[in-house]
Amino acid sequence: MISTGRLGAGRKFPAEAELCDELGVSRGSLREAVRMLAALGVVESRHGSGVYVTALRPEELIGSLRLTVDLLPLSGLLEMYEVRRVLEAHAASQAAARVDDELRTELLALCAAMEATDDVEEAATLDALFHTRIARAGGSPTLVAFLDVLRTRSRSYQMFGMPDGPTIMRTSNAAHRTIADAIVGRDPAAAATAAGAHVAQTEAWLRHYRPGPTT
Amino acid sequence: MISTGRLGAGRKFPAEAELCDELGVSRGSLREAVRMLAALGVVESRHGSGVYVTALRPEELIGSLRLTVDLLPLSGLLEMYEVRRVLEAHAASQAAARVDDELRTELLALCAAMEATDDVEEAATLDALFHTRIARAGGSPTLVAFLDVLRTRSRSYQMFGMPDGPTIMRTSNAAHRTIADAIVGRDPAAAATAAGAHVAQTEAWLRHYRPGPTT
DNA sequence: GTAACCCAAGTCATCGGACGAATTGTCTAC
DNA sequence: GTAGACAATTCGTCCGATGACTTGGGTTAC
Repeated sequence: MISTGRLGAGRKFPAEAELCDELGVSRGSLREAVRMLAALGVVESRHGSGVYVTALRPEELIGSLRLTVDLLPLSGLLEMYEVRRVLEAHAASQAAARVDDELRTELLALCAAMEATDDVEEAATLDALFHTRIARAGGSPTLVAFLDVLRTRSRSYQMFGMPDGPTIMRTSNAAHRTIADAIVGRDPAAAATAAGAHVAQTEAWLRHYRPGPTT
Repeated sequence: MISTGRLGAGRKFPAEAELCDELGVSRGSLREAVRMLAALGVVESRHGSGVYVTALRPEELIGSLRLTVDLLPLSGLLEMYEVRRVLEAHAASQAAARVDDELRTELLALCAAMEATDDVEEAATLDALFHTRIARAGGSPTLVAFLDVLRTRSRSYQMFGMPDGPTIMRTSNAAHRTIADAIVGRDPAAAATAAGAHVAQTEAWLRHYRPGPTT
């Protein structure tokens, strides 16, 4: 339909009416096209102002996958766990290679907090913080955004709140401790292995406890 | 707006008019919403028939990233190379671990063909085939689709056709040979290292030869 | 002179109706 | 029973009109 005006991250689009006769289509059709681009995060339309090309930053464009991933059936989500496992392992490995004292402190604090709480909600939040912190330390913003999308969807299953929740939480916390120790000790290989195993464990839980074609 | 009718991969949507008064919006607005979902690959609208929910297979949903990635500025593409490097390395490693004689034959044949040709176009095609074959052997369809999106964009730069094209091709072919040998010899670690290095090399070329903010 | 306020033009958001195009299922003719 | 024509359904596009929001400029008060 229309290219990105050849890479303009600023204002960019003429008014709707103007584009209409330039392209020879009605306003309705033009708006549908614009909304498609907006859904992909390429374009942003501000009421009363105009249509703008976004900054086209990868980490924001990946955000458009969020809705898609949320709609995925469980089988589809599990298929993506291969990718998640690899990327989480990479992030942990890189985080370990680049670790500094600030990261050490934060990760150990998060571990301690997770081990201390019994609250399901809080535990899930801390878990997300822990993994996000590692991703930020070890990966590009793009990687962080991508993993965040996958993690958010997984989190919606509330595994800590299931019958075996306490057991899962204990096992999970042990894995977190292993990962944190590897990063703190600047051991990339161990961090990658531990993170990969942790994700695989999560995948196994999901596969086991939600066997049916649930949302 | 509307959820996926709670996971129906088949027909699913009532007619436009029906949905309109059910949701209390005009047909135009409803259509815009549908087109947004269509852009994300969640929904497919067939003229004269109706609107259907897609199979929601991850590898197809990732296809919606294709347009987005094609519109990314070079800087954004380079940011994604971290992800690509990790995933290509993983695919190569897994391919090596699962290698069989059929894969061995195909990869070696592709390598030989790449070394034999001088045609820029053909070389690029063979290059794509080579990497896709490895991805298919080592990764899930989701991974294959994702890597394909990134690779297609990179390929649009036609690096083999540049002044230093012949040199690049020679270096590239040597890397391919190293990767193929590692896979044929069932050496996952070597395959991962070689594939990662190859991607890093490609990234370096891109960074070097297209320094400006080109599309 | 400065600042705050008001106002009008520009722009997107939504609505309602109408017509054309493609598909699908039925019904008739043979 | 089969093949072809037909009608109903549904999406695709267009047009015109109204409301809501943003923006920038001009005016007014101090």
